Amino acid sequence: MAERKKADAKPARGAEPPREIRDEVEGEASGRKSALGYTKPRTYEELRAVLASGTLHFPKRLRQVAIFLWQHPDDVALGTIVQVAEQAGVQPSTLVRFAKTFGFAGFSDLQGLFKDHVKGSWPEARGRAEPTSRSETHAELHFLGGIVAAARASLDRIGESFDVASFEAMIEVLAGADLIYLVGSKRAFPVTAYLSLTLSQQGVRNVLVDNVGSTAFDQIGCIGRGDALLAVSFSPYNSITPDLVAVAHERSAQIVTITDSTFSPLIPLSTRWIEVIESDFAGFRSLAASLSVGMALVHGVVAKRSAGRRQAR
Amino acid sequence: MAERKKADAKPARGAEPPREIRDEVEGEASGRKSALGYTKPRTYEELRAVLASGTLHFPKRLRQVAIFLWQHPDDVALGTIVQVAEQAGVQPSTLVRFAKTFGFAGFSDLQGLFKDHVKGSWPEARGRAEPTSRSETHAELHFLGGIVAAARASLDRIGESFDVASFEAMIEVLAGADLIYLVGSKRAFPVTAYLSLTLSQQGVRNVLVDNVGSTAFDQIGCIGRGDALLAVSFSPYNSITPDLVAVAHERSAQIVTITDSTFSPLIPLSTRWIEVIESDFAGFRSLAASLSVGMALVHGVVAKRSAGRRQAR
DNA sequence: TCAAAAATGGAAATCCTCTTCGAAATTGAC
DNA sequence: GTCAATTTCGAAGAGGATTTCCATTTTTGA
Repeated sequence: MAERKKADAKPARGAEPPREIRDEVEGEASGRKSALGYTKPRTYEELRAVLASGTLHFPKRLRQVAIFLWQHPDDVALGTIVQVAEQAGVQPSTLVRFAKTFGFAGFSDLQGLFKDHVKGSWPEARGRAEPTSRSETHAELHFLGGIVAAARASLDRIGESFDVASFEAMIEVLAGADLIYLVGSKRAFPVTAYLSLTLSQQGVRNVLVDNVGSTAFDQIGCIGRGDALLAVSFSPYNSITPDLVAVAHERSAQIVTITDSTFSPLIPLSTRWIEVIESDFAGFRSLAASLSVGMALVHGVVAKRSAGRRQAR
Repeated sequence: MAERKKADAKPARGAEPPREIRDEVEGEASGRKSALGYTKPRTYEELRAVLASGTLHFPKRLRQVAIFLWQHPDDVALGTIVQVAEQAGVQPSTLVRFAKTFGFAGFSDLQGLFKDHVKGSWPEARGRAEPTSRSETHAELHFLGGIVAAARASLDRIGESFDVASFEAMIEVLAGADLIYLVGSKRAFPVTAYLSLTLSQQGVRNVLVDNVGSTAFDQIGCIGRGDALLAVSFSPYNSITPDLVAVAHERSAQIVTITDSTFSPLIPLSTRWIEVIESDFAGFRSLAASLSVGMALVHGVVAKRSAGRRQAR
């Protein structure tokens, strides 16, 4: 863990920020050509605020980094650059590039913020958590314990930070829609599948865009102005979901999104969105939080619709 | 932060424990001449217990170290050896000596314990999860709280009663199968869909019997003696799942089942089965427990298969 | 479709950290 | 007070970790 003292970031080629970000910054702080140094976040919270602003358009790998930093601050604080790079699925050099983008001297400099943050917010944690009590005996039981813990952690996170306003606005949009389309690929598909089933059982007409027969775009092509689309999407956002949502957006449908970071490409297209972060264990990711929030959405839609019908009489 | 792999602590002169401690240990574990390695703590808690025992008489500098480790675990986890040494008021080499005293390969090895501890107990540290506190205000939030509580209850129940033997037998069956078929209708479908995805991502060939095009029976009709079928089924058992499983049974495939009661019609047909009970809230049922158990199964199968392959070489 | 610009991957170079080891200082027994 | 055993110090070497650089790939804009 190098704690380099020198901060004489030479304007080397590799140190230049990606274009979108440079434009962004120069646009805001008009005329500061070499200016990213000025915007270097001084605390973890500042960094988080910058990342969350959502106005930054990162290229693929840098976005991957941003998402990982957002979701695993403790791993960033405690790991080496190699470990962090592996977990984030990028090259070590990408992390350095990312750090320089924000005016840090290098990864170590950036990591300092995370260390300070962990140090500052840690003392409460002592002597808690016995998740692996009887699990020691069998390795597979240990894994089961980990998976369950991840699910629990995901559920806990809902309680900690939940955007009630967005959530209720999403219900509003879906309840007001003529027909509800559901889109979710890969990991998100089980979620949309369950929501679709539940909606149908509750008498709410809906279309699950499952891409059977590769007809997803044709299905979405029928979406109209009065319809709404519920998209569920997790990083990496490399499935067809963004493309499908883009089509719906063009056709002026209302779009509401459940996603796991503010960097989701769906957010700019969405009328309302809500962030749901799922924990994972050994790379196996929970769906517990997304399912819960999704079910609550469905319930809200059903409740609102039947309330509306009652009033209409 | 060097994560050294070699643990071949040669009995170099500097590595010998100070006299008081050696006496202490030899007194307790009578006769273990080279024994400090045996007492190497495996977790932070273990180390803390040893330090707390109070029976150890350290020389001045080493005592200084012990006190610092006790009082500033977070600084130990996050700092370099030089930083820790400075803060503790000792030489870096003293920290290494201290670590070796307890059988660690060096400071990095010791520090690993502190890192794990911080990592493990950190996420909980911020704002203690109060999911249903302000929920009273909004009806929909109350519902979300209920759904989350149901998911939690489902997860809790796994810990309470879990048939380990059946679970491991199921892994055995699936790992030994030529091809794995997955069957689950309605509510169970999201579970099988996610398991199918995960299996594929882990390189385990599988067939998700999704009944697209109403071809489920034709698909199952191809199952053979060397194959296995994982069925997921919840009450009421009125879907096509029992019929599909019956076909597989006739064709002498091995059948393992995740179900929610001993009355499931699948149980007589199954080689092994496991009970997973999902809680519900206002009729909206959780899938958290089934997904967790399913994922653990997948992981077990992957682990067992790769272990088998390793042995085969 | 092509050219230019940007972003990425990967290996070499550099720098720092951790560890080792001998010398100096301290302790305690006789 | 002296000697031997133990502990501490601090410099130097070995080994990683971080950073830099450039060839290659990807994206952007005309």
